[in-house]
Amino acid sequence: MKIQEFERLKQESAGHLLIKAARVYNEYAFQTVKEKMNYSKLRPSHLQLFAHIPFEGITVIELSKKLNISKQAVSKLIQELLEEKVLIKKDNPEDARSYLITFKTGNKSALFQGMQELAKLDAEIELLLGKQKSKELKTMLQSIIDKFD
Amino acid sequence: MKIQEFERLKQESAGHLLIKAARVYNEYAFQTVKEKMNYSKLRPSHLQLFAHIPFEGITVIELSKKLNISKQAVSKLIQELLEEKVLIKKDNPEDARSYLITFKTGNKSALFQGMQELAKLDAEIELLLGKQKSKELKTMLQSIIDKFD
DNA sequence: ACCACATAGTAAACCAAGATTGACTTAATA
DNA sequence: TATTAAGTCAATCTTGGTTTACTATGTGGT
Repeated sequence: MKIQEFERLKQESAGHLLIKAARVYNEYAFQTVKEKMNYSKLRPSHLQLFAHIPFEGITVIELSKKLNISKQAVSKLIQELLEEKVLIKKDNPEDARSYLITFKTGNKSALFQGMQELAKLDAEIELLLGKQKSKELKTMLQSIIDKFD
Repeated sequence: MKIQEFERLKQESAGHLLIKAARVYNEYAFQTVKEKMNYSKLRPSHLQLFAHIPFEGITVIELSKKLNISKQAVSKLIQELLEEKVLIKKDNPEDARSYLITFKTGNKSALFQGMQELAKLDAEIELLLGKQKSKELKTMLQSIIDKFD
């Protein structure tokens, strides 16, 4: 392989573009959500959590397994979001040691505002690429996930 | 918007898939490069640097501008890579205060091994998606970058 | 040619984020 | 009842930075 090929590769490789696109999108989405939630202390690790919280609720331990981080780390993040009233606690009827974490619902809840904004961003991508192409993009991304995960 | 729509969105949104695909690919690529370079202390921040070092060489300051981080942070990373002999110093004929950083060349150099592995991963993506589709993917990623950057 | 000032790089102290580890309390379970 | 599991607390660690202070070289004006 020649030196010039490396130079070209760095700029045009699918991998490089994938990482850059994700970074750029993520920064944009994070800022947008933070503003819409009106929660200036929101951190990327909080956002990471949201993606794994179902509306039925989930325990700290279950979350930590999904995220592949320690229960202690999850516990801390959860408490910050509980204090901000972004999440709420529900009793776990099946186990009094634990509790279920879920979203605060209602149209005016911070999280609802933020999620709606994420939906808008997705709509923007669809508009940008076209409906058909955007569907193809998702299919391709999914097969990349399947391959490298 | 209904609750179920959120659930669907979290799983199928282009944004979510984009971020996940990039994370999964990045983890895989980083591990692969680290092993091929046989440099167990390689960190993501080192890899980040590589993408901005041209074979002609570049100064610390120029690099820091490209990366948008302080020259001190760059200086530290560079020194680690110099110690590992992944990068080399060249005199800067135009300015004796500075020096040019460039890759150690040669087929057996650690970086060459690593870069070659990255090229293979790109070839794998092309094989996975097909030549035409993979080209379309790059085009779409580029337009996402242009939109959100 | 000299001096004042700007610039390249380094060194050290510090910082925030996001984790881990170990010790603990309380509840469940075999 | 002995042990395991859920959650919390506090201490610590790693990564990837920043800030401040310093040395050495370059440069423009007089």
